[in-house]
Amino acid sequence: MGIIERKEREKEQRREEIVTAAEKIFFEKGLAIATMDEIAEAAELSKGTLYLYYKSKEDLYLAVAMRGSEIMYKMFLEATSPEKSTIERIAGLAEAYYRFFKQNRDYFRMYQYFDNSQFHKQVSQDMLHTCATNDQKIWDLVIGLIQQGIDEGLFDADLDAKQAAIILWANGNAIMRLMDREDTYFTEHMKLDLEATLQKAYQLILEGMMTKKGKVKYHAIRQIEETV
Amino acid sequence: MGIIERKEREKEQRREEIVTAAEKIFFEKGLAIATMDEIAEAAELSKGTLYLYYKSKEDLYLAVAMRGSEIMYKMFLEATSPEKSTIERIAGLAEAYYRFFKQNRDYFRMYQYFDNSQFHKQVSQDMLHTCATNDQKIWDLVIGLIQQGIDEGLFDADLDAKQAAIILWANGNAIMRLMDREDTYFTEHMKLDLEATLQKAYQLILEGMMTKKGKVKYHAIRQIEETV
DNA sequence: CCCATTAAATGACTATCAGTCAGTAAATTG
DNA sequence: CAATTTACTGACTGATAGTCATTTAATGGG
Repeated sequence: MGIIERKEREKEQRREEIVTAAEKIFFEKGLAIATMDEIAEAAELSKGTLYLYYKSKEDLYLAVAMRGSEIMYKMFLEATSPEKSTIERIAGLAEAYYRFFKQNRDYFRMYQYFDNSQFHKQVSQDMLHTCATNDQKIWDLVIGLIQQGIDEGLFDADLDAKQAAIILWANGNAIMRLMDREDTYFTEHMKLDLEATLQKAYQLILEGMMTKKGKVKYHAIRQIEETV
Repeated sequence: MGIIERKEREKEQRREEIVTAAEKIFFEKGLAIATMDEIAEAAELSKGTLYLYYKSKEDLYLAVAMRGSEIMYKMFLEATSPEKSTIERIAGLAEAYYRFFKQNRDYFRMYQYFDNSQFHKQVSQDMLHTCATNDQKIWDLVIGLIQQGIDEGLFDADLDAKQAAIILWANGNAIMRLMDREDTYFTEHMKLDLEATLQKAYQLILEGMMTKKGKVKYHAIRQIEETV
Protein backbone atom coordinates (compact mmCIF):
# COMPACT_ATOMS: atom_id res chain seq x y z
CA MET A 1 0.00 0.00 0.00
CA GLY A 2 1.88 3.10 -1.28
CA ILE A 3 -0.61 5.53 0.21
CA ILE A 4 -0.08 4.36 3.76
CA GLU A 5 3.65 4.68 3.29
CA ARG A 6 3.34 8.16 1.84
CA LYS A 7 1.08 9.16 4.72
CA GLU A 8 3.58 7.89 7.23
CA ARG A 9 6.31 9.83 5.46
CA GLU A 10 4.20 12.97 5.53
CA LYS A 11 3.43 12.45 9.19
CA GLU A 12 7.11 12.16 9.93
CA GLN A 13 7.75 15.31 7.89
CA ARG A 14 5.12 17.18 9.86
CA ARG A 15 6.75 16.03 13.09
CA GLU A 16 10.03 17.43 11.85
CA GLU A 17 8.42 20.69 10.74
CA ILE A 18 7.00 21.09 14.22
CA VAL A 19 10.38 20.43 15.80
CA THR A 20 11.97 22.98 13.45
CA ALA A 21 9.45 25.63 14.44
CA ALA A 22 9.82 24.76 18.12
CA GLU A 23 13.58 24.93 17.81
CA LYS A 24 13.43 28.47 16.49
CA ILE A 25 11.27 29.63 19.39
CA PHE A 26 13.02 27.67 22.14
CA PHE A 27 16.42 28.93 20.94
CA GLU A 28 15.16 32.51 21.11
CA LYS A 29 13.30 32.32 24.41
CA GLY A 30 14.11 29.19 26.36
CA LEU A 31 11.61 26.72 27.80
CA ALA A 32 9.93 28.93 30.38
CA ILE A 33 9.24 31.98 28.21
CA ALA A 34 8.42 30.31 24.88
CA THR A 35 4.71 29.66 24.31
CA MET A 36 2.98 26.91 22.39
CA ASP A 37 0.94 29.54 20.51
CA GLU A 38 4.15 31.09 19.20
CA ILE A 39 5.44 27.71 18.12
CA ALA A 40 2.14 26.93 16.41
CA GLU A 41 2.34 30.21 14.53
CA ALA A 42 5.94 29.55 13.49
CA ALA A 43 4.89 26.08 12.29
CA GLU A 44 1.87 27.55 10.46
CA LEU A 45 -0.35 25.11 12.31
CA SER A 46 -2.93 25.42 15.05
CA LYS A 47 -1.93 24.75 18.61
CA GLY A 48 -4.16 21.71 18.73
CA THR A 49 -2.11 20.06 15.99
CA LEU A 50 1.08 20.37 18.02
CA TYR A 51 -0.56 18.23 20.65
CA LEU A 52 -1.41 15.56 18.09
CA TYR A 53 2.32 15.10 17.59
CA TYR A 54 3.79 15.85 21.02
CA LYS A 55 2.25 15.22 24.41
CA SER A 56 3.44 18.43 26.07
CA LYS A 57 5.59 21.50 25.74
CA GLU A 58 8.32 19.68 27.66
CA ASP A 59 8.21 16.67 25.34
CA LEU A 60 8.55 18.97 22.35
CA TYR A 61 11.46 20.67 24.08
CA LEU A 62 13.20 17.33 24.46
CA ALA A 63 12.52 16.48 20.82
CA VAL A 64 14.49 19.59 19.89
CA ALA A 65 17.24 18.73 22.37
CA MET A 66 17.54 15.28 20.77
CA ARG A 67 18.67 16.97 17.56
CA GLY A 68 21.56 18.41 19.51
CA SER A 69 22.30 15.00 20.91
CA GLU A 70 22.52 13.58 17.39
CA ILE A 71 24.79 16.38 16.22
CA MET A 72 27.06 15.73 19.18
CA TYR A 73 27.14 12.02 18.45
CA LYS A 74 28.12 12.67 14.83
CA MET A 75 30.84 15.07 15.91
CA PHE A 76 32.13 12.48 18.35
CA LEU A 77 32.16 9.81 15.63
CA GLU A 78 34.14 12.09 13.33
CA ALA A 79 36.56 12.96 16.10
CA THR A 80 37.28 9.30 16.72
CA SER A 81 37.73 7.99 13.17
CA PRO A 82 39.53 4.62 13.20
CA GLU A 83 42.61 5.72 11.26
CA LYS A 84 43.70 7.83 14.23
CA SER A 85 45.69 6.54 17.16
CA THR A 86 43.86 5.91 20.42
CA ILE A 87 45.48 8.89 22.10
CA GLU A 88 44.49 11.16 19.23
CA ARG A 89 40.96 9.88 19.39
CA ILE A 90 40.70 10.53 23.12
CA ALA A 91 42.13 14.03 22.79
CA GLY A 92 39.79 14.46 19.82
CA LEU A 93 36.75 13.69 21.96
CA ALA A 94 37.54 16.42 24.46
CA GLU A 95 38.10 18.87 21.60
CA ALA A 96 34.90 17.75 19.87
CA TYR A 97 32.86 18.38 23.01
CA TYR A 98 34.22 21.91 23.21
CA ARG A 99 33.57 22.44 19.50
CA PHE A 100 30.01 21.20 19.97
CA PHE A 101 29.61 23.79 22.71
CA LYS A 102 31.03 26.63 20.58
CA GLN A 103 29.17 25.75 17.39
CA ASN A 104 25.87 24.56 18.87
CA ARG A 105 25.50 26.59 21.99
CA ASP A 106 21.72 26.74 21.70
CA TYR A 107 21.55 22.97 21.86
CA PHE A 108 24.12 22.78 24.64
CA ARG A 109 22.01 25.17 26.67
CA MET A 110 18.92 23.01 26.35
CA TYR A 111 20.58 20.21 28.29
CA GLN A 112 20.49 22.15 31.53
CA TYR A 113 17.05 20.75 32.16
CA PHE A 114 18.16 17.12 31.95
CA ASP A 115 19.58 17.21 35.46
CA ASN A 116 16.45 18.76 36.90
CA SER A 117 14.38 16.07 38.57
CA GLN A 118 11.34 18.34 38.60
CA PHE A 119 11.64 18.62 34.82
CA HIS A 120 11.80 14.83 34.49
CA LYS A 121 8.38 14.66 36.11
CA GLN A 122 6.88 16.90 33.42
CA VAL A 123 8.06 14.69 30.56
CA SER A 124 6.57 11.48 29.15
CA GLN A 125 8.22 8.14 29.82
CA ASP A 126 8.45 7.59 26.06
CA MET A 127 10.50 10.70 25.47
CA LEU A 128 12.67 10.06 28.50
CA HIS A 129 13.42 6.60 27.15
CA THR A 130 14.39 8.01 23.73
CA CYS A 131 16.76 10.42 25.46
CA ALA A 132 18.34 7.67 27.53
CA THR A 133 18.93 5.56 24.41
CA ASN A 134 20.61 8.48 22.63
CA ASP A 135 22.70 9.25 25.69
CA GLN A 136 23.75 5.65 25.98
CA LYS A 137 25.24 5.64 22.46
CA ILE A 138 27.45 8.55 23.39
CA TRP A 139 28.53 7.11 26.72
CA ASP A 140 29.30 3.77 25.07
CA LEU A 141 31.53 5.53 22.56
CA VAL A 142 33.45 7.46 25.19
CA ILE A 143 33.74 4.62 27.67
CA GLY A 144 34.80 2.16 24.95
CA LEU A 145 37.55 4.47 23.85
CA ILE A 146 38.88 5.01 27.36
CA GLN A 147 38.79 1.26 27.94
CA GLN A 148 40.87 0.85 24.79
CA GLY A 149 43.31 3.37 26.21
CA ILE A 150 43.54 1.32 29.40
CA ASP A 151 44.07 -1.89 27.40
CA GLU A 152 46.84 -0.25 25.37
CA GLY A 153 48.61 0.86 28.53
CA LEU A 154 47.98 4.57 27.99
CA PHE A 155 45.88 4.90 31.12
CA ASP A 156 46.47 3.40 34.54
CA ALA A 157 45.45 -0.24 34.62
CA ASP A 158 43.34 0.29 37.73
CA LEU A 159 41.35 3.14 36.17
CA ASP A 160 37.62 2.53 35.82
CA ALA A 161 36.66 3.58 32.27
CA LYS A 162 33.14 4.58 33.31
CA GLN A 163 34.39 6.72 36.18
CA ALA A 164 36.95 8.35 33.93
CA ALA A 165 34.31 9.17 31.32
CA ILE A 166 32.05 10.76 33.92
CA ILE A 167 34.86 12.81 35.40
CA LEU A 168 35.97 14.14 32.02
CA TRP A 169 32.42 14.95 31.04
CA ALA A 170 31.58 16.56 34.41
CA ASN A 171 34.53 18.88 34.18
CA GLY A 172 33.97 20.02 30.65
CA ASN A 173 30.25 20.40 31.11
CA ALA A 174 30.45 22.44 34.29
CA ILE A 175 33.08 24.83 32.98
CA MET A 176 31.29 25.30 29.67
CA ARG A 177 28.11 26.08 31.61
CA LEU A 178 30.00 28.89 33.29
CA MET A 179 31.20 30.12 29.89
CA ASP A 180 27.62 30.17 28.72
CA ARG A 181 26.46 32.49 31.49
CA GLU A 182 25.60 35.77 29.88
CA ASP A 183 26.57 37.86 32.86
CA THR A 184 30.12 39.08 33.17
CA TYR A 185 30.69 37.72 36.65
CA PHE A 186 33.48 35.29 35.81
CA THR A 187 35.02 36.92 32.79
CA GLU A 188 35.08 40.56 33.87
CA HIS A 189 34.52 40.68 37.58
CA MET A 190 36.77 37.72 38.41
CA LYS A 191 39.07 38.40 35.43
CA LEU A 192 39.17 34.74 34.55
CA ASP A 193 39.95 33.12 31.22
CA LEU A 194 37.49 30.24 31.25
CA GLU A 195 38.83 28.69 28.06
CA ALA A 196 42.29 28.43 29.60
CA THR A 197 40.64 27.01 32.73
CA LEU A 198 38.93 24.35 30.66
CA GLN A 199 42.20 23.38 28.97
CA LYS A 200 43.98 23.24 32.31
CA ALA A 201 41.26 21.03 33.78
CA TYR A 202 41.40 18.57 30.90
CA GLN A 203 45.18 18.48 31.11
CA LEU A 204 45.17 17.86 34.87
CA ILE A 205 42.63 15.09 34.69
CA LEU A 206 43.95 13.35 31.57
CA GLU A 207 47.53 13.40 32.81
CA GLY A 208 46.44 12.23 36.23
CA MET A 209 44.87 9.18 34.61
CA MET A 210 47.72 8.40 32.24
CA THR A 211 50.71 6.11 32.48
CA LYS A 212 54.19 7.39 31.56
CA LYS A 213 53.68 5.89 28.09
CA GLY A 214 50.37 7.66 27.74
CA LYS A 215 51.80 11.02 28.78
CA VAL A 216 54.65 10.74 26.26
CA LYS A 217 52.21 10.06 23.41
CA TYR A 218 49.83 12.74 24.64
CA HIS A 219 52.56 15.38 24.76
CA ALA A 220 53.77 14.30 21.32
CA ILE A 221 50.39 15.00 19.70
CA ARG A 222 49.91 18.23 21.63
CA GLN A 223 53.33 19.39 20.41
CA ILE A 224 52.27 18.74 16.82
CA GLU A 225 48.97 20.56 17.31
CA GLU A 226 50.70 23.60 18.76
CA THR A 227 53.20 23.87 15.90
CA VAL A 228 50.48 23.59 13.26
CA MET B 1 11.67 56.48 67.84
CA GLY B 2 11.13 52.96 69.20
CA ILE B 3 8.01 52.41 67.13
CA ILE B 4 9.78 52.86 63.80
CA GLU B 5 12.47 50.44 64.90
CA ARG B 6 9.93 47.88 66.03
CA LYS B 7 8.08 48.23 62.73
CA GLU B 8 11.26 47.66 60.79
CA ARG B 9 11.98 44.59 62.90
CA GLU B 10 8.48 43.27 62.24
CA LYS B 11 8.84 43.94 58.54
CA GLU B 12 12.07 41.97 58.50
CA GLN B 13 10.34 39.17 60.43
CA ARG B 14 7.51 39.10 57.91
CA ARG B 15 10.07 38.86 55.10
CA GLU B 16 11.62 35.87 56.84
CA GLU B 17 8.22 34.25 57.45
CA ILE B 18 7.49 34.55 53.75
CA VAL B 19 10.83 32.99 52.84
CA THR B 20 10.16 30.16 55.31
CA ALA B 21 6.80 29.43 53.73
CA ALA B 22 8.23 29.69 50.23
CA GLU B 23 11.05 27.35 51.19
CA LYS B 24 8.60 24.66 52.27
CA ILE B 25 6.72 24.84 48.97
CA PHE B 26 9.75 25.21 46.69
CA PHE B 27 11.48 22.26 48.41
CA GLU B 28 8.40 20.11 47.81
CA LYS B 29 7.61 21.14 44.25
CA GLY B 30 10.45 23.08 42.65
CA LEU B 31 10.20 26.45 40.94
CA ALA B 32 8.03 25.50 37.97
CA ILE B 33 5.30 23.59 39.83
CA ALA B 34 5.05 25.63 43.03
CA THR B 35 2.41 28.37 42.98
CA MET B 36 2.31 31.71 44.70
CA ASP B 37 -1.17 30.89 46.05
CA GLU B 38 0.23 27.83 47.82
CA ILE B 39 3.05 29.88 49.27
CA ALA B 40 0.59 32.55 50.42
CA GLU B 41 -1.52 29.91 52.13
CA ALA B 42 1.54 28.40 53.83
CA ALA B 43 2.54 31.88 55.01
CA GLU B 44 -1.04 32.57 56.20
CA LEU B 45 -1.03 35.73 54.11
CA SER B 46 -2.74 36.80 50.93
CA LYS B 47 -0.92 36.56 47.65
CA GLY B 48 -0.87 40.32 47.29
CA THR B 49 1.20 40.61 50.46
CA LEU B 50 3.92 38.38 49.01
CA TYR B 51 4.34 40.91 46.23
CA LEU B 52 4.75 43.73 48.78
CA TYR B 53 7.89 41.93 49.97
CA TYR B 54 9.22 40.25 46.79
CA LYS B 55 8.98 41.44 43.21
CA SER B 56 8.32 38.06 41.62
CA LYS B 57 8.17 34.32 42.16
CA GLU B 58 11.72 34.07 40.85
CA ASP B 59 13.00 36.70 43.27
CA LEU B 60 11.39 34.85 46.15
CA TYR B 61 12.98 31.65 44.89
CA LEU B 62 16.40 33.28 45.00
CA ALA B 63 15.71 34.60 48.50
CA VAL B 64 15.27 30.99 49.60
CA ALA B 65 18.38 29.90 47.70
CA MET B 66 20.38 32.60 49.52
CA ARG B 67 19.69 30.78 52.78
CA GLY B 68 21.46 27.79 51.28
CA SER B 69 24.32 30.00 50.24
CA GLU B 70 24.70 31.23 53.81
CA ILE B 71 24.63 27.71 55.23
CA MET B 72 27.32 26.70 52.75
CA TYR B 73 29.45 29.69 53.70
CA LYS B 74 29.18 28.81 57.40
CA MET B 75 30.10 25.19 56.68
CA PHE B 76 33.08 26.38 54.66
CA LEU B 77 34.19 28.66 57.50
CA GLU B 78 33.98 25.81 59.99
CA ALA B 79 35.88 23.50 57.64
CA THR B 80 38.72 25.99 57.39
CA SER B 81 39.20 26.98 61.01
CA PRO B 82 42.61 28.62 61.51
CA GLU B 83 44.04 26.04 63.92
CA LYS B 84 44.19 23.51 61.06
CA SER B 85 47.04 23.19 58.61
CA THR B 86 46.56 24.56 55.13
CA ILE B 87 46.37 21.12 53.59
CA GLU B 88 43.73 20.06 56.11
CA ARG B 89 41.74 23.18 55.39
CA ILE B 90 41.82 22.57 51.64
CA ALA B 91 40.80 18.93 52.00
CA GLY B 92 38.18 20.15 54.49
CA LEU B 93 36.66 22.44 51.89
CA ALA B 94 36.11 19.63 49.42
CA GLU B 95 34.56 17.51 52.16
CA ALA B 96 32.42 20.40 53.36
CA TYR B 97 31.00 20.92 49.89
CA TYR B 98 30.01 17.26 49.73
CA ARG B 99 28.52 17.44 53.22
CA PHE B 100 26.54 20.50 52.19
CA PHE B 101 25.18 18.49 49.28
CA LYS B 102 24.25 15.53 51.45
CA GLN B 103 22.74 17.50 54.31
CA ASN B 104 21.12 20.33 52.33
CA ARG B 105 20.17 18.73 49.08
CA ASP B 106 17.07 20.85 48.71
CA TYR B 107 19.19 23.99 48.73
CA PHE B 108 21.81 22.43 46.46
CA ARG B 109 19.10 21.64 43.96
CA MET B 110 17.90 25.23 43.85
CA TYR B 111 21.20 26.39 42.39
CA GLN B 112 20.55 24.66 39.09
CA TYR B 113 18.77 27.79 37.93
CA PHE B 114 21.75 30.06 38.53
CA ASP B 115 23.46 28.92 35.34
CA ASN B 116 20.34 29.44 33.28
CA SER B 117 20.61 32.73 31.45
CA GLN B 118 16.87 32.72 30.74
CA PHE B 119 16.27 32.55 34.49
CA HIS B 120 18.56 35.51 35.05
CA LYS B 121 16.26 37.58 32.86
CA GLN B 122 13.28 36.81 35.10
CA VAL B 123 14.98 38.08 38.25
CA SER B 124 15.44 41.62 39.54
CA GLN B 125 18.85 43.29 39.34
CA ASP B 126 18.69 43.83 43.11
CA MET B 127 18.36 40.15 43.89
CA LEU B 128 21.01 39.21 41.35
CA HIS B 129 23.38 41.61 43.01
CA THR B 130 22.71 40.12 46.45
CA CYS B 131 23.47 36.68 45.05
CA ALA B 132 26.70 37.83 43.44
CA THR B 133 27.85 39.37 46.73
CA ASN B 134 27.14 36.14 48.61
CA ASP B 135 28.87 34.10 45.94
CA GLN B 136 31.88 36.34 46.07
CA LYS B 137 32.43 35.70 49.79
CA ILE B 138 32.61 31.98 49.12
CA TRP B 139 34.91 32.30 46.11
CA ASP B 140 37.20 34.61 48.07
CA LEU B 141 37.46 32.05 50.84
CA VAL B 142 38.30 29.20 48.48
CA ILE B 143 40.66 31.17 46.26
CA GLY B 144 42.46 32.67 49.26
CA LEU B 145 43.06 29.26 50.72
CA ILE B 146 44.41 27.83 47.48
CA GLN B 147 46.68 30.87 47.12
CA GLN B 148 47.98 30.14 50.61
CA GLY B 149 48.66 26.58 49.49
CA ILE B 150 50.65 27.91 46.55
CA ASP B 151 52.58 30.28 48.79
CA GLU B 152 53.44 27.45 51.18
CA GLY B 153 54.72 25.34 48.31
CA LEU B 154 51.95 22.74 48.54
CA PHE B 155 50.65 23.56 45.06
CA ASP B 156 52.62 24.20 41.88
CA ALA B 157 54.00 27.73 41.84
CA ASP B 158 52.57 28.37 38.38
CA LEU B 159 49.06 27.35 39.39
CA ASP B 160 46.41 30.06 39.09
CA ALA B 161 44.40 30.01 42.33
CA LYS B 162 41.23 31.22 40.63
CA GLN B 163 41.46 28.58 37.91
CA ALA B 164 42.11 25.89 40.48
CA ALA B 165 39.07 26.95 42.52
CA ILE B 166 36.82 26.87 39.46
CA ILE B 167 38.09 23.45 38.40
CA LEU B 168 37.57 21.92 41.84
CA TRP B 169 34.10 23.42 42.12
CA ALA B 170 33.12 22.44 38.57
CA ASN B 171 34.03 18.84 39.18
CA GLY B 172 32.28 18.47 42.47
CA ASN B 173 29.21 20.34 41.35
CA ALA B 174 28.72 18.39 38.13
CA ILE B 175 29.14 14.98 39.75
CA MET B 176 26.86 15.86 42.64
CA ARG B 177 24.26 17.00 40.14
CA LEU B 178 24.39 13.53 38.66
CA MET B 179 23.99 12.02 42.14
CA ASP B 180 20.93 14.16 42.65
CA ARG B 181 19.16 12.83 39.58
CA GLU B 182 16.25 10.78 40.80
CA ASP B 183 16.30 8.34 37.92
CA THR B 184 18.45 5.24 38.20
CA TYR B 185 20.33 5.81 34.95
CA PHE B 186 23.81 6.15 36.42
CA THR B 187 23.50 4.10 39.56
CA GLU B 188 21.62 1.07 38.30
CA HIS B 189 21.76 1.09 34.53
CA MET B 190 25.41 2.10 34.29
CA LYS B 191 26.29 0.39 37.59
CA LEU B 192 28.34 3.33 38.69
CA ASP B 193 29.32 4.35 42.22
CA LEU B 194 29.09 8.13 41.92
CA GLU B 195 30.49 8.77 45.39
CA ALA B 196 33.63 6.83 44.50
CA THR B 197 33.74 8.77 41.22
CA LEU B 198 33.61 12.06 43.10
CA GLN B 199 36.44 10.99 45.40
CA LYS B 200 38.51 9.86 42.45
CA ALA B 201 37.94 13.14 40.64
CA TYR B 202 39.00 15.20 43.65
CA GLN B 203 42.06 13.03 44.12
CA LEU B 204 43.09 13.32 40.45
CA ILE B 205 42.70 17.07 40.36
CA LEU B 206 44.21 17.86 43.75
CA GLU B 207 47.22 15.65 43.18
CA GLY B 208 47.67 17.03 39.69
CA MET B 209 47.95 20.49 41.18
CA MET B 210 50.23 19.57 44.07
CA THR B 211 53.97 19.64 44.52
CA LYS B 212 55.76 16.60 45.99
CA LYS B 213 55.66 18.31 49.38
CA GLY B 214 51.94 18.88 49.01
CA LYS B 215 51.26 15.26 48.08
CA VAL B 216 53.19 13.96 51.08
CA LYS B 217 51.17 16.13 53.47
CA TYR B 218 47.93 15.31 51.67
CA HIS B 219 48.55 11.56 51.92
CA ALA B 220 49.50 11.92 55.55
CA ILE B 221 46.16 13.46 56.49
CA ARG B 222 44.21 11.03 54.32
CA GLN B 223 45.97 8.16 56.08
CA ILE B 224 44.88 9.52 59.45
CA GLU B 225 41.31 9.98 58.27
CA GLU B 226 41.11 6.42 57.03
CA THR B 227 42.40 4.92 60.28
CA VAL B 228 39.94 6.92 62.37
C1' DC C 1 -10.89 59.17 74.33
C1' DC C 2 -11.70 60.33 69.43
C1' DC C 3 -10.58 61.14 64.86
C1' DA C 4 -7.29 62.03 60.93
C1' DT C 5 -3.38 60.00 58.80
C1' DT C 6 -0.32 56.55 57.57
C1' DA C 7 0.98 51.76 56.89
C1' DA C 8 -0.12 46.93 56.07
C1' DA C 9 -2.81 43.55 54.13
C1' DT C 10 -6.48 41.78 51.28
C1' DG C 11 -8.70 39.26 47.54
C1' DA C 12 -11.27 40.04 43.49
C1' DC C 13 -9.72 40.89 39.01
C1' DT C 14 -6.85 40.76 34.56
C1' DA C 15 -3.94 38.75 31.31
C1' DT C 16 -1.67 34.91 29.76
C1' DC C 17 -0.96 30.31 28.59
C1' DA C 18 -0.96 24.94 28.60
C1' DG C 19 -3.80 21.69 27.23
C1' DT C 20 -8.64 19.82 25.40
C1' DC C 21 -12.21 18.56 22.42
C1' DA C 22 -16.28 19.12 19.54
C1' DG C 23 -16.53 20.25 15.05
C1' DT C 24 -14.70 20.96 10.17
C1' DA C 25 -12.09 19.95 6.05
C1' DA C 26 -9.65 16.93 3.20
C1' DA C 27 -8.33 12.62 1.56
C1' DT C 28 -9.45 7.88 0.70
C1' DT C 29 -12.20 3.98 -0.40
C1' DG C 30 -15.67 1.07 -2.28
C1' DC D 1 -20.65 10.05 -5.42
C1' DA D 2 -21.51 8.88 -0.69
C1' DA D 3 -19.41 6.91 3.38
C1' DT D 4 -15.55 6.57 6.10
C1' DT D 5 -11.29 7.66 7.89
C1' DT D 6 -7.68 10.92 8.91
C1' DA D 7 -5.77 15.47 9.76
C1' DC D 8 -6.50 19.71 11.47
C1' DT D 9 -8.72 23.67 13.77
C1' DG D 10 -9.59 27.22 17.16
C1' DA D 11 -12.78 28.41 20.67
C1' DC D 12 -12.89 27.04 25.27
C1' DT D 13 -11.37 25.63 30.19
C1' DG D 14 -8.73 25.81 34.15
C1' DA D 15 -4.79 27.36 36.32
C1' DT D 16 -1.77 30.84 37.75
C1' DA D 17 1.43 35.18 37.93
C1' DG D 18 0.90 39.61 38.97
C1' DT D 19 -2.11 44.13 40.05
C1' DC D 20 -4.70 47.46 42.46
C1' DA D 21 -8.83 49.57 44.55
C1' DT D 22 -10.49 48.79 48.96
C1' DT D 23 -10.38 47.43 53.78
C1' DT D 24 -8.26 46.94 58.23
C1' DA D 25 -5.17 48.18 61.75
C1' DA D 26 -1.97 51.05 64.02
C1' DT D 27 -0.34 55.61 65.27
C1' DG D 28 -0.28 60.18 67.04
C1' DG D 29 -2.12 64.83 67.71
C1' DG D 30 -5.75 67.32 69.98
